[in-house]
Amino acid sequence: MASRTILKQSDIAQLKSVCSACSLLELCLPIGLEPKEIDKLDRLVEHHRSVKRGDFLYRAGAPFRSLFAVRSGFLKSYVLHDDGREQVTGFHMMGEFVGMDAISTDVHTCDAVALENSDICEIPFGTLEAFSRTVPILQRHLHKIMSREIVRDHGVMLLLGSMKAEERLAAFLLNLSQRYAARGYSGTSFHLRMTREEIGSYLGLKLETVSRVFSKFQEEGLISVQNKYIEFKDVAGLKAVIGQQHRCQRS
Amino acid sequence: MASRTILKQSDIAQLKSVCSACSLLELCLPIGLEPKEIDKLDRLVEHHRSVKRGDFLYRAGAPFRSLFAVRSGFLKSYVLHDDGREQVTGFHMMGEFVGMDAISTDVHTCDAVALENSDICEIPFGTLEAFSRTVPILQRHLHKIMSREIVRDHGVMLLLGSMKAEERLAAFLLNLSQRYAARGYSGTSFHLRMTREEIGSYLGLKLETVSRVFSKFQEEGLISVQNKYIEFKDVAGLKAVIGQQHRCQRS
DNA sequence: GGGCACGTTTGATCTAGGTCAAAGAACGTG
DNA sequence: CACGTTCTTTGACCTAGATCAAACGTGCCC
Repeated sequence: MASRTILKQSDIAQLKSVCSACSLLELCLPIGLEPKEIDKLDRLVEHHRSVKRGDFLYRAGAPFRSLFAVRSGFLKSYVLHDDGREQVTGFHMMGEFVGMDAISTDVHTCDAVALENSDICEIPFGTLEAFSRTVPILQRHLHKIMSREIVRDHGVMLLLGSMKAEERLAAFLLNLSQRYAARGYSGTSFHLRMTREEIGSYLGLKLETVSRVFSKFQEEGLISVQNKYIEFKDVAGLKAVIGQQHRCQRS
Repeated sequence: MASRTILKQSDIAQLKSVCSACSLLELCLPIGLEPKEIDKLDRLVEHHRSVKRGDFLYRAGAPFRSLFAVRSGFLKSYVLHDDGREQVTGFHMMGEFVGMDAISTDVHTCDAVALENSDICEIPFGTLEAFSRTVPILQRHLHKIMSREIVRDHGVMLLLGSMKAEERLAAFLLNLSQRYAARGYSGTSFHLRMTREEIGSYLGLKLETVSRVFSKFQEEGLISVQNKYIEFKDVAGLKAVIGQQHRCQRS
């Protein structure tokens, strides 16, 4: 099904300009590879999928073939319980990987849906594994990426398990801010791609609560929100929200 | 592509005696490897650590060298926030791996402490990676183990983000039960190794709430608990607890 | 084996956040 | 551009679970 042709150098140059931004190198592998290796690596990317807002990248239950790297756009993924409850497990932006949950059973365990039109690189996992066998640095990088997902999830568990509503939202906003900043976008003002309800699902809160906390932060001069557009007015203040809620450890 | 030879029962018996206690084979790699490969694999295990109740297997901030496989015993791991809040991120029993969070940054991000005297296999990660480069099936298995951790964490996020106290505890107990059963122990009666407070931390509840829900389940004839010893009286009933709390999706 | 620290249970309150409701605001679509 | 739909805000109220408090068990250590 994959039409994987071996490319010549000239092709590669062209390819890079075509799917430039979609190179794994740029995306998530800023590591010292030899040109030859990068060449091979580039060929890992099988498809360049374009996913429209609202479309699924994959659905729970679908067979696993590939990992996906977000080239541009914004996605969410969520698991749903039998009774229809939906728990957003992550929001994914440029340079991030999705689909790693599916390696475990060769079946996707969550739905991934685009919150805005997105470009996605599909990376057949078998190929990635094979290649990472010959390029140790890639292997290590793959492991780091999976490990990072585990660390991230632990952070969310901390958030869900022991933070108050205001702390959760502050932590969430700061995390988004930091991720945008790391990608060269403004970390102090951007458009939220998700609804209040989706934020709530991610944070274990109801949408009304999310809305109220937004309003409170705005009153306090920490941020300014109008609809999906948010501006950070007092990052230090936001950071201070986290942790100041639990005053009472036994003395 | 993996050279998967199916082992004969006799081989397996022999292998088990050779690399008895701490063999990765027994622990977590019940997969078709050639004897030669298993031999090499066994040498992966560097130390055989014995950790006493209350001892740390590792602490947050410690440099990462190895993954750990639990040979026997019971551990918890937890992250702690600046202000001292502790969030238990997992309980680990025989055959499970810990330490994968540290791959990401080469530093452990959580504390792992033994809840009872435990035997642990230390597996130097560099060696494991090197070996998995030459044994595709091991490589795949490692990836599956990491992916399984991600899936598990997503499950906890669902639990923390959208379940009520009773559902959380029921889900927790059923999970423990299933894990004991999968290891050949009774899934219907066992000793809880952790305190109510640790259960609470894991489930995002206070210890009093955990205790109250235990009592409620006992009154309802679902379980019988005395102290740390628990017996399951009505597994179907316990399962039914999960999901029956959210009756009201918009009709 | 006695004492003490720790873990557990249960009760009485309190409150953060959920629920219900309603009105506006933005947005995408024909 | 008008309309319906979806998203957001805000208010009033309520409840699940937190908090505070006290008593009791248990098991560990000297």
